[in-house]
Amino acid sequence: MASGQGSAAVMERRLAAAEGQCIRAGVQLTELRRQVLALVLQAEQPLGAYALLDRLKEQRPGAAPPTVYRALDFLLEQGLIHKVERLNAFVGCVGAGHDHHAGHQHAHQFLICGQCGQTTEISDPAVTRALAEAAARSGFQAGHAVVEVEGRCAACAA
Amino acid sequence: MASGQGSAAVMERRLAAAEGQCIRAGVQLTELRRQVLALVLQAEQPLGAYALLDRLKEQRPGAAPPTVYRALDFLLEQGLIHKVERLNAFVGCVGAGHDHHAGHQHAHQFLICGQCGQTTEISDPAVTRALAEAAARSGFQAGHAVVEVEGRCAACAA
DNA sequence: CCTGTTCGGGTTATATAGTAACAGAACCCT
DNA sequence: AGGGTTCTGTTACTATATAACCCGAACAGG
Repeated sequence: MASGQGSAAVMERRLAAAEGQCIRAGVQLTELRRQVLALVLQAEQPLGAYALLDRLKEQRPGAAPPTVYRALDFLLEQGLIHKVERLNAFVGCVGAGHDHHAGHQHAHQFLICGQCGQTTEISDPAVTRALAEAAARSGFQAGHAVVEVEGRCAACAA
Repeated sequence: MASGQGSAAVMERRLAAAEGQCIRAGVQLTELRRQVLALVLQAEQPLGAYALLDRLKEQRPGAAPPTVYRALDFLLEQGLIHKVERLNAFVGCVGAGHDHHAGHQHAHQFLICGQCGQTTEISDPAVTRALAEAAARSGFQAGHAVVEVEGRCAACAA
């Protein structure tokens, strides 16, 4: 078993899916963007921009903060990754590559384990609906919602 | 009508409530902490730590980043203010001073207007419940939840 | 009284996160 | 060739947050 969110083969599949999604959207998954996406995907936990930068430098010695931030901005726009606001860190979007939410941010929630750092993405319709209703009740036109629960994951609780 | 979340009289009442809450909790609302709390409460919008620091310096010329961060940490612990993660900024807790959630963080959600910056705190039981259930379904022991919806407030939508 | 301990705060320096602004390369289009 | 657009390199900078150390006030125990 390889590291992180999946084996090398799984990661290749996710990269290929991202590739396809970008082609359909008419945007370019360049070498740099692909490298950064790969770094995010192979991490076990959310990685900060500077952690990514350090790793990126191994492949691309001249890399600087704008290098990685520009790639991250692109990947966020395409919905290929998410930002965990609470951690100032980035994770791969679990559903990326599926057409039903390709190319744009979908409603999602994070469960962040304070002990091991594992961050799980879920997409719970009841939460999404409750939030939309609560916003509407305040006359608020809801856009993107950041929902991040801190606590203890099943493994650490045991 | 004075500025911000309420008139000077309203603010005095909120400061007095905070004072009482701290006494009951056996902690000290010192002059510094009271000054920082007052600055947060009198702002119309969430204020960043360095914006607060600038204002604090008018009363306390020697103030430095740790000065304001330490006060903010205290106020957060006491549940007197909240941090808006999305904005790296702080707002007064609307319910502070009421015993039912004094001295600890309570479940709440923010509605952040992308146009005018108005940030409204709500505490919707349906959202809280849906989130707790979704977490439990993943075997996750939920702690504090960050819930921040970006969109357009009623005033700006009109 | 003095002595250790705790707490709040001052001070300096540094770490971490994110952006502005401009230059050059590669590509496409006519 | 000329002129746009997109992507990346590069330098410098701004913004956000914390570490580490010191000092004085308040207080408890002997």
